[in-house]
Amino acid sequence: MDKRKAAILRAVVDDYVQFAEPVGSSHLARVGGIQVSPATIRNEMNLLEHEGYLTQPHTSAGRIPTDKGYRYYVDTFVGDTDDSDITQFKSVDEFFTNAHGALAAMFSDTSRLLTNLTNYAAVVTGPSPETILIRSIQLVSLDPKKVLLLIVDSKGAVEKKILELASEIDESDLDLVSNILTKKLRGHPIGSECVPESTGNLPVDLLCATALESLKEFQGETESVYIEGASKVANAFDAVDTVRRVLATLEQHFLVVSLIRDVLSKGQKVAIGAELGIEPLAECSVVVSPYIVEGEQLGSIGLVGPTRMNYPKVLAAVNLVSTGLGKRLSEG
Amino acid sequence: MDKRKAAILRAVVDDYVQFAEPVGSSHLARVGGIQVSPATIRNEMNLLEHEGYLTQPHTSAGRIPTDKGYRYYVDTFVGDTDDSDITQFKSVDEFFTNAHGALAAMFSDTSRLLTNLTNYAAVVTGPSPETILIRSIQLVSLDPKKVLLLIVDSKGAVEKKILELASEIDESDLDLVSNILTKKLRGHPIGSECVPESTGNLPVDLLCATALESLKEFQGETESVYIEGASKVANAFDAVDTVRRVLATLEQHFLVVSLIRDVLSKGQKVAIGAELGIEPLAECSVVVSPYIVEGEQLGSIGLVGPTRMNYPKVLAAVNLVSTGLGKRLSEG
DNA sequence: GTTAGCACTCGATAGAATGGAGTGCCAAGA
DNA sequence: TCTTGGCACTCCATTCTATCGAGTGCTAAC
Repeated sequence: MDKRKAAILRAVVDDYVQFAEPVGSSHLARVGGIQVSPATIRNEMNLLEHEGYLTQPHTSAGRIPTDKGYRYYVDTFVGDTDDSDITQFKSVDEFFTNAHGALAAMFSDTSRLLTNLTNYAAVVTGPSPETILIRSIQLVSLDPKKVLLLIVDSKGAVEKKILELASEIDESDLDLVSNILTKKLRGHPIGSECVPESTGNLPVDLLCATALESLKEFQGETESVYIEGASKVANAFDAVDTVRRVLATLEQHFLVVSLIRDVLSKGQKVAIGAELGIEPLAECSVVVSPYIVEGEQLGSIGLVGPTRMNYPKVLAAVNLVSTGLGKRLSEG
Repeated sequence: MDKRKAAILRAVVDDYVQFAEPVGSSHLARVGGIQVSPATIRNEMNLLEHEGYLTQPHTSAGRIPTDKGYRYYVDTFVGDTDDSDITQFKSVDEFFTNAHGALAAMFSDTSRLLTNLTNYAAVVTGPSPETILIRSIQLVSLDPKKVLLLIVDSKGAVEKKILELASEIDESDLDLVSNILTKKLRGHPIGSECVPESTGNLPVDLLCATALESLKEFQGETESVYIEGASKVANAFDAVDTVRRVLATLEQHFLVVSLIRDVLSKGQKVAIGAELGIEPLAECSVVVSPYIVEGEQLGSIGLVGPTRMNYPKVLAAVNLVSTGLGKRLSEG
């Protein structure tokens, strides 16, 4: 395998990965960064084909890589990962420094349960931030510059997050701040605004501010929606573009949430086709139900499937799961 | 809307929901439970169409329900949910009486992170049961016949489950049993077999047995796999049957797990197409990486996409996430 | 070793022919 | 008046054919 052949193989893989179309010799000469004529490329491609790296879907088509071709590509060219690839993943770090909520697990499991029962896509929306009240706030030292922020809420659930500090902080100050914050925020909803107050003690004020800042971020997290089983729509529709259209819409979580809210606010349990008012979901229906915790409607669950869905079965499942979830959360 | 027309509408909806084919008059006369001739059904269908409940995809096809037709069906016939529908959902109860693991949330969130980074399907396999050791077992009374079983494991994670008892149990016996079980099981893996021993005290022995029985069930739960973003394959392939084939395979979790294990055991990070050895995934590739917790390989993460995937990007993402997960879990 | 030229291949696309499921309507029967 | 068998009609789905063109392999010239 000489250098030019390798370059051609690489260009074919790159191009095919991007466009999913067989790659022709003249196309490659134009855009592939290979500085020889199409005829030369054809000769090389021919060799590459005989060596098993490329193949043709049919005689008069361009080439696509074989498994062997991909294998060579991976073994030879991957590892050159330039940093630009890495930096676009900066969110990863952030993700792993934040622990995730306890309620979240319940909701996503519930969503999964519902999708398994019905074979349609299931949605569970968490409580809106206003309905969850803070009971107490604790700061726990992990190491001198790392503090674990714990929020115990009125449902007894615990949300936690790791704070990175700019400077070291004294153990005793942690308790102080915990007390200040708890006093200040007890009984307030988790996402509420709060202005830090000066105590005249700089490190304490600083920590207070950091903690309050980070508390704000929970607002976004608690206004939550869990969609599972989206892939089930692939079974519900024959046309692949319908499948894609519906999947794309389901990914817009805010749309799904407001859809469910709309249906519920009309006092309905079922919305059908055009009733949804969302063009891409014209061939879908939605079945919803709120779940009630301690007499209060905390959130809702819903189900998205094709208009030709099995309504009796789905309604039964949605009702069952919403009562189940309500009861479970009431127990605390 | 007279009774017969309603019956016909209902039959059309039922049939169309099941078979997704326009429903013809003679078909309905044969199997729809309507005891009149096709001609009569045709007349009725014609009326239903003019009233907006049915429509024809084209002149010489059968009828399918309109949104209005589904609406009438739901408003009129649903609620007759017979019990047989409900009883098939008995798993729901079971689901809500069992709290779910703390690690589980981490794994499924991680899986979701990875699928969002790459736009392919992501897999995270949890630690095998043997590597998680029991540290202590606590029983807490919820009400006289309900006991909460808590297992604290060597990673500090807490698994819990609610036990329903046949008869009431004394508070003091709970502590006794907690101690017996902790002594017996401390240092053992969570899924290990254990024979109850007689203490001569009947209620205690009974509780012991119940608890041990329920401990066994954690084995299945901890041998866990979290697959997110399966729906992304709809974007990766044009052919709808390829999409369905791949989705169906991804649903067989044990297959996916053993696939990932195979690749790792060969010391590879990438498996391509036929290398996977799974016919329905012949057009897929897999990128895997173990994650290391305290020097020990606890589990693995993987990514399933089309062979024509963006390998450099995916490899970077998988590496990043696996180190992130390992670090995060090491912190405990 | 590289390149232009050229005949050739074969899938993709469009258009025409065929078959059949299902309809609407009518007239006869209950 | 309601129901039913008969029948002409419609129009999609399927099959077949013809055409087009992207891309190839080969050859001969550079």
